[in-house]
Amino acid sequence: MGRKRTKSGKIRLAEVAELAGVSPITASRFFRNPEALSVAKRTRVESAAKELGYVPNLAARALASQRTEVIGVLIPSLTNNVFSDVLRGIYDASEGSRYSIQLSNTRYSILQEEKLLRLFLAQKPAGLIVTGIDQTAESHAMLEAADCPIVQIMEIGPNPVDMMIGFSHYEAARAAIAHLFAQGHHKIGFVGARMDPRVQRRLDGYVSAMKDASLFEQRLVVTTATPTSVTLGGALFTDLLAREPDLDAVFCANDDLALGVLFECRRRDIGVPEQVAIVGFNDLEFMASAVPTLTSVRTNRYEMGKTAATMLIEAIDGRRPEQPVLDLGFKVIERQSSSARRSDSRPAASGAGTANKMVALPSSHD
Amino acid sequence: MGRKRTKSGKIRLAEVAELAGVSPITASRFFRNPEALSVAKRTRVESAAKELGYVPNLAARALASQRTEVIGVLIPSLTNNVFSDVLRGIYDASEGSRYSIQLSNTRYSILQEEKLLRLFLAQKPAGLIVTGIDQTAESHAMLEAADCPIVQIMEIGPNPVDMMIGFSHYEAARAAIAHLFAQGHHKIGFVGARMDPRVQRRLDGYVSAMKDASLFEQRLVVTTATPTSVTLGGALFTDLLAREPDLDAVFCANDDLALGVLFECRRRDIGVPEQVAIVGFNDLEFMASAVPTLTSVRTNRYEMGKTAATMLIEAIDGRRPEQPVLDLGFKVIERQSSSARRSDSRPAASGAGTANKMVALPSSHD
DNA sequence: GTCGTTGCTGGTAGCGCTGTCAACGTTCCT
DNA sequence: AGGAACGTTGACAGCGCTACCAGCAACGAC
Repeated sequence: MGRKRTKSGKIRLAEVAELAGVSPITASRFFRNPEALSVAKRTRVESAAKELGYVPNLAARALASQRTEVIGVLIPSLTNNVFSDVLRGIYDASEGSRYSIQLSNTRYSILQEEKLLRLFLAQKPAGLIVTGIDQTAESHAMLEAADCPIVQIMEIGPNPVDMMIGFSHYEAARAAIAHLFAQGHHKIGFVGARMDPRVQRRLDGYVSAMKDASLFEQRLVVTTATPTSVTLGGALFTDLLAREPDLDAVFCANDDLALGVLFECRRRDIGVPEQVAIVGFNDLEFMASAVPTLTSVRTNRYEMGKTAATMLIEAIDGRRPEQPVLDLGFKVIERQSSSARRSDSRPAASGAGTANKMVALPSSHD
Repeated sequence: MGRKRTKSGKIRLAEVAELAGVSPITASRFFRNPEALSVAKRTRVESAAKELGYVPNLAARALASQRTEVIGVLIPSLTNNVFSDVLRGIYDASEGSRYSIQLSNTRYSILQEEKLLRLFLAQKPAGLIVTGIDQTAESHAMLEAADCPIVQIMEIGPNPVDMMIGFSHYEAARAAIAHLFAQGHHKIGFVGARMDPRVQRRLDGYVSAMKDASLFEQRLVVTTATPTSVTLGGALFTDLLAREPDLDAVFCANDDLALGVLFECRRRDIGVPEQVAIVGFNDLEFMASAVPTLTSVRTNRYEMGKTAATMLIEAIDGRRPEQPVLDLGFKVIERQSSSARRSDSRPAASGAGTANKMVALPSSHD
């Protein structure tokens, strides 16, 4: 008996092959490895496909070939603009390739990540991009066992599963603190939110730099598990100020917090950088246009995503990079918010040098 | 002859069925419509599947059933945080359902959108979410002909292809201007970037409100096709001020621009709201914590994404909403940046009422 | 002239699942 | 009691494509 189901007039590979006067398998080869065909058949298949408007059925291809053309991407957050930059890079790199992106959100949970990983792996992805290096042991084992290329992004560390691209958050934080030291700051607070592994490593960098200078004090550190926001930056800074009114400078684990700190300073009439210097992290666009402009640690997020996807696709196609671990580095962008202190003594709120300031204060003196 | 290919010990539906002592088709039904099975077989299949760790092969399912479980999403930008909120809603709603999200970026090009649409439709998606109502005629025809539910998001308008969820950008802009009128502002500028259809409709709303009050002047409008940014907000405001130094207030087509305008005012020592009021659009998180806090038009972006995906999934499963077009509305959130003018005359930089201000000014008098 | 070797092509047989339809047992109605 | 109606189950035949292997012609080496 013939076909039973309605076929909605869909063009199949068989139709293309028939029009081109070749066997279906030859037509199939045209789409996967054109060089294997003689020039004559190649052009015949090509024009037949175009004439019929043939579009391959990906499901059938995946079923027959036992592999998909999907790149799985696991990121912890869609809200955080840091990840939207990375994602943009990934999508840009995948465009034009035959691979499509399958995105999932771990919500900063490595258990959720493990679950999603299992799900992804079951569909035999062509490649995988995962965030960070803090997978569960189970996840790590699955990644090691996976028979597809894998890129870990956002940071670098020991024991890459396969490829790795990022930078050292620890060193970036140390560089930020070194910059503040160079500008004459000593009592430097740390403000951090969410405290995911990368923020934690920034904190570690801060702590080590402060300890190296024998300036570390636990009360200079204010953190919370709450997701980051500008408002939260103000709140954490308020906490920090209550613990340590003599604060010199604040290193913020990200730029949203830094902006919040800046606004809070403005609200309290605290001069930036005269009384408190501010340094952020990531160098989002607004940092350069704030008043005063805000110092930050620039990270190459778009490039990271783009390079990760490019490396991955190359590796899928059999061209593994000679350098499987890539350090994209960072750069401290020095701006007004952390420029050198005017004097070497502490210009407290009641200090000299800011006569206007004195006059402006009365609103809070009752 | 037997199977030739290596099977890598994969668990198939047949294995589950065998262990459960039922036919493969019964096992298949368990995963798609458990209610159709007797309780006894249901539990047998369920435990067999769990015991073997069965994971369905989506490619085979798609091939056999002639449809996929993919929801296609077309958005114009990944950078814009407005869309990341919408996306978060979409992903949240899809989580737990059996549908997965396939995202593509049109880069604000309706030609690119048409191309992607063709690509998506060829894979027979379970449903589609597209941005806006300004598709090409060709795209519109394809959407009309598509045999899957479709949701248009971000705005509402006439002739929905299928379902639609959003709000009126035109009315939202009118409401913002009405608010500024109520606060005593008259010379209200408009600052807009990118000028995609939605921003254009905000501009239309502004123009109509201004014309209604006989206050419209072409030179009050400054726009650019450049993508939006905080820095750009400052630059556009600078242009606006050059054209119209007597400016009362600025309505910004989005919050990034508004923040840029605020910083520019600070840079120029222009009092906000004493000299210039600022109103933004979208009510991003930072608006509430800026100094002064910034008035904005709140839009329900996360909810929009979540509701769109939920409606779509319901429709795919055959439960079409009674209301195919949903207006999520907006709300003008009044904050300090647009609070009522002190007097009815123009309090210029040299005006009264801000003694501190006078004193604080000398830093720029040399 | 025979035998590999290479380059291109085609036949066969599935990939793992589900649509269709038939068959069965049970219940409820007349 | 007979039969319709319903709920549940299974056999069969593909979905559209590709892996595998065989076949064939053309060519050079011995």
